[in-house]
Amino acid sequence: MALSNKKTTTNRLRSAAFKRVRADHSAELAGDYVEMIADLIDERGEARCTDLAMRLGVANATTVKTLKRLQDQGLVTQEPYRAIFLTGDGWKMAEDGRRRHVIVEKFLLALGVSEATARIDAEGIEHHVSAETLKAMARFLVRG
Amino acid sequence: MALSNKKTTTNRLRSAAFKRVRADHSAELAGDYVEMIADLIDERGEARCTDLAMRLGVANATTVKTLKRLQDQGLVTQEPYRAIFLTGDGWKMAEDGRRRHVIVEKFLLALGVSEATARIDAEGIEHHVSAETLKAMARFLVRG
DNA sequence: CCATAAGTTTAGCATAGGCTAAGTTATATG
DNA sequence: CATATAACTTAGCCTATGCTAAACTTATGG
Repeated sequence: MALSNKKTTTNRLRSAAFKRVRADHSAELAGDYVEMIADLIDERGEARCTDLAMRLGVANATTVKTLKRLQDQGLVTQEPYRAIFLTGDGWKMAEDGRRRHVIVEKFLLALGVSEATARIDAEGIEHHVSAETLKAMARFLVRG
Repeated sequence: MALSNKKTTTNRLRSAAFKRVRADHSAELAGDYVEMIADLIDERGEARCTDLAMRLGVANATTVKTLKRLQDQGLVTQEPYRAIFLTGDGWKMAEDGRRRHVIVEKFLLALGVSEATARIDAEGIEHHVSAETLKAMARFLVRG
């Protein structure tokens, strides 16, 4: 009984990490989209599906479907055949994503990683970095 | 024309990072499974679906379905109602995963992150760290 | 003002990775 | 050794995320 309880507890703790990873993954796409939409709006005043598709490297129809989900989640607004806009929540998420992205990428560069690798790895890593780790990275950047 | 070409090139480079992330994700689950199967075999001599399900925090039937895919990919072997074994490729992937995992987790600890956070974040990060970044992390561990 | 190009949407398909419920096999125990 | 429990499998469902092909809308340039 004692052993069984201990086992259960251990597995619960262990599985928590995987649950977090799965949760991160479903949030990840939304984050990438809003971040990119924010970039496009800043760069050229508006965001269109085609640009998103090109930058993400997916088919046009895929972005359309995803945008519908983001709309349901209250992150973007869109009229048929019109540009895409971010809601307040969308902007908040985009800003947050950019902040993390910048810190992670700079951190990798400071660690001695090449620019190309830092860019690619940051994209994958940024969504799995907790607030605590992000803070540690920022600290490292300041202290060197 | 010049502008259009430049734009296309920029987007191609940008989209490469996202393509990598998507590819990483599909490899990730396989990596987690074989790593965990290897752990179970080392710890208790055999790996069973139930243990995998508990540790991963998913339903039993989910692991069964995933194992079928892993079998198709030549990573594991399994007879009905029997324990799970790793193929040569499976062991190789598991060893590789453990190596990465250990480095990333130790690195986070060295960075000043708490044990609990290091464990959780390492699980998410390890699959998105390129060979170059991994090497940089290992260097950091040695040099301090 | 109309033809065409470019962009957007819809429809339909596939795969991965979750779930529950119900059925089957192995094993441990009285 | 019979049966209860635990482990495993099957079936069927769902959502997310990708794709192609075809239809539709908007914008533009003669």
